[in-house]
Amino acid sequence: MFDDIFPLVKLISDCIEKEANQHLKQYNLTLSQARILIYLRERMGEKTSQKDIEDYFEVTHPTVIGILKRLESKGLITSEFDSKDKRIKNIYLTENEASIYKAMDDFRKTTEQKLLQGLTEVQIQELKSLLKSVYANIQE
Amino acid sequence: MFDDIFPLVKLISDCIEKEANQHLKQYNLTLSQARILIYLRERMGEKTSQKDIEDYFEVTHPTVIGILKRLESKGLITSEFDSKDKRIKNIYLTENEASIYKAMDDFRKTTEQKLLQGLTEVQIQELKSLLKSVYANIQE
DNA sequence: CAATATAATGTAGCACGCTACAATTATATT
DNA sequence: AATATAATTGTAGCGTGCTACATTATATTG
Repeated sequence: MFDDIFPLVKLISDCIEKEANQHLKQYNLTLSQARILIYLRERMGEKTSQKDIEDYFEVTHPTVIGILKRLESKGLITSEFDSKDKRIKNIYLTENEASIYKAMDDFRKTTEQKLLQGLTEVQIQELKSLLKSVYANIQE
Repeated sequence: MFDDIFPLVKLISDCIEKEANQHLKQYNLTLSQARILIYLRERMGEKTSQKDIEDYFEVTHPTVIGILKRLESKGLITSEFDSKDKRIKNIYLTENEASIYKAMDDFRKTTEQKLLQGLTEVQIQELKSLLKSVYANIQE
């Protein structure tokens, strides 16, 4: 299906996710959970609502609710409805041990390096640019 | 996570899958189901086992079992253990209305065109080649 | 030939993505 | 002010992917 692009892209996506999940198991996290934690940490100071997370990762709200529920049950985040607009639910990080983020960031860098092994800087930029074009095309 | 490559690749993969599933709903099929039907059709004449399907799509056996179970419950495939090696389960297409495959192929081509809109033939080949390199790198 | 290893399939249970429908609060419209 | 619309979150249910453990049939080895 989808000639060459889709199967390849899906293989790559699934494969990275699988490896990442195996690695993150030691932290009792999944890749989707870790990505949200990192996003929240990067936005420390700013308020972050569920809707912000949906928009950033471009996933539907039931997907986000599910992931946040698991993070909350592990005690890694808390949530509270906004005092000014009670529709909005803001999400807050609780634990903030830098060591975890450092370890995840190291893994991210290692994986990125592995993925791009053997490619020149020009090729890497070309790949990113072409992927962005493809993504823009999907969005209409 | 994963700098730029992974999030982009995941967005593209999920987005294509979502569009395809919306389109395939009229046939009461999902993309994963349709891909297996097309694979079986392309292999008509040859015997195809569950293991062949796992290897081709590079997914685990429980994943394949689940999809085949749904296809079988819709009456689109049948299965039978091999007479020579009773560990092996062979999968057979039942219905074979060419119109369905034609419609799916048309959709595939339309989508591929849309994805690659605005790219030159050289860029398309470059993209495929770079994706293959990335995929090879993951495989170690 | 018996014991052990390997190969293929099955089952249970979970995370993550989706759609479809519902509920609550805020904003617009009349 | 009353009503309609929009925005945000919630719930139910499903498909696809995974891991971990189990089962059965074939291959291998002592």
